[in-house]
Amino acid sequence: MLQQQPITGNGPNSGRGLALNTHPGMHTLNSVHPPPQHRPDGDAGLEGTENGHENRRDIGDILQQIMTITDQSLDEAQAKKHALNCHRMKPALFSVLCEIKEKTGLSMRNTQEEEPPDPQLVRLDNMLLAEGVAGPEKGGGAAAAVSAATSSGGMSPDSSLEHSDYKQKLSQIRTIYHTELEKYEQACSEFTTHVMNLLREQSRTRPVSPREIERMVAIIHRKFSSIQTQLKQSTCEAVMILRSRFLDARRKRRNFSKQATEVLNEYFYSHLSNPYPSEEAKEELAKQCSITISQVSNWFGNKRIRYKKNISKFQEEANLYAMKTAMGATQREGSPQTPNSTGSGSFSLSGSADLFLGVPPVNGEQPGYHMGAQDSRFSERLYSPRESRTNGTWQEQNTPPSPPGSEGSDNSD
DNA sequence: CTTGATGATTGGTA
DNA sequence: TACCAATCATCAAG
Repeated sequence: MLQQQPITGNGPNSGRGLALNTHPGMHTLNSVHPPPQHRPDGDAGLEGTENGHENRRDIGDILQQIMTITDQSLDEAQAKKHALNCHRMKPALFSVLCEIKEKTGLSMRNTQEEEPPDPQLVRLDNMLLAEGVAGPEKGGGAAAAVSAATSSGGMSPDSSLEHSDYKQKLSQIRTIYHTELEKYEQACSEFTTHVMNLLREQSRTRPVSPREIERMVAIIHRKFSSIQTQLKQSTCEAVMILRSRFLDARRKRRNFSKQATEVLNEYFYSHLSNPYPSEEAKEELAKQCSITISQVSNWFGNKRIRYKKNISKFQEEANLYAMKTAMGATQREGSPQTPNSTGSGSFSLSGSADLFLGVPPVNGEQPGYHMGAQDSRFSERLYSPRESRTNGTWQEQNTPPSPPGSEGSDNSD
């Protein structure tokens, strides 16, 4: 039998609603600023050039031009810039600068390359998938989660309301999760494109290697994925809270309907010598009572133990149901006989075998096969295969006292 | 509020 | 694994 799913984190009374609009980090999205950019103006990107060795006149000239570029007018500068770009030494110089850059500052960050995927993130992903939040299908996932949640104990019929409520809330969480995720992804790609464009543009005026761009993109992605982790975390939290509430609600006991109790009692008392419904019988009963099979099992478990504990207390009930069943039996048989017509104190339910207060057949005959007078809904095939085992224990300990008014039963207590 | 009824849960057993 | 026995938690009548 399945138990409740483990509820992690908040207890049922945590008092936290489904604060889905307040994911930590969601607001930070808009406040993510691009990392400090190199100034795009003329004198940017010249680091590492001051120590230019003047063993070559060309290089010296170029550097000189670069250094003085800001002193010039815009037109002049543009012209010079163009000239520089066209200079035959430009590509070589540029690549040298890139190399220097690569070997100095940036190489330090080089050490922290590709980390393995964050185990926490993996766990969150798995959980969201399992809960049907991150799954591909909108309805399917949620339904699966609900069925997983409900399979533990089954639900009373009136809990279908809670069920749909749960489904609705879960899909709400799902929707929010997906819109937020989309937002993040969009923002991430937008931001990445923006930065890449900037860097590409700057690469015309300063040494920006493709590797550097790559690294920058990786950094941005890391930042965004940490925000995403927060989103996933809070989504998980919301699902957990929802779940615990749902299960809590299920835990609240509701009495079965009168009709359901009647059906169960009918079966119980008409099989009193062996009140162990088979799987099939349980299924049938569950269907009739609109409860789950495990609820049927619970009911019979409780009933057996309580009956056994205090048989006399159930005497009246037993009589009642014996009468009822007998009535049904006689009517089905087409007999005009009424149950009372058998006379006071004499419920001679000849056709109803163990139906009557569990008095086992004295001749050791299998009581379960006296089906003639029983409700046709419980046909012979529904008898429990465990009969042989349970018969002994149940019969020996539970031969009930004779009903009031019933003469000389074979058991007295 | 008290109390008995009752559905569910849990730990143990065969 | 089904069942028992004890117990818990809630319902509902008084």
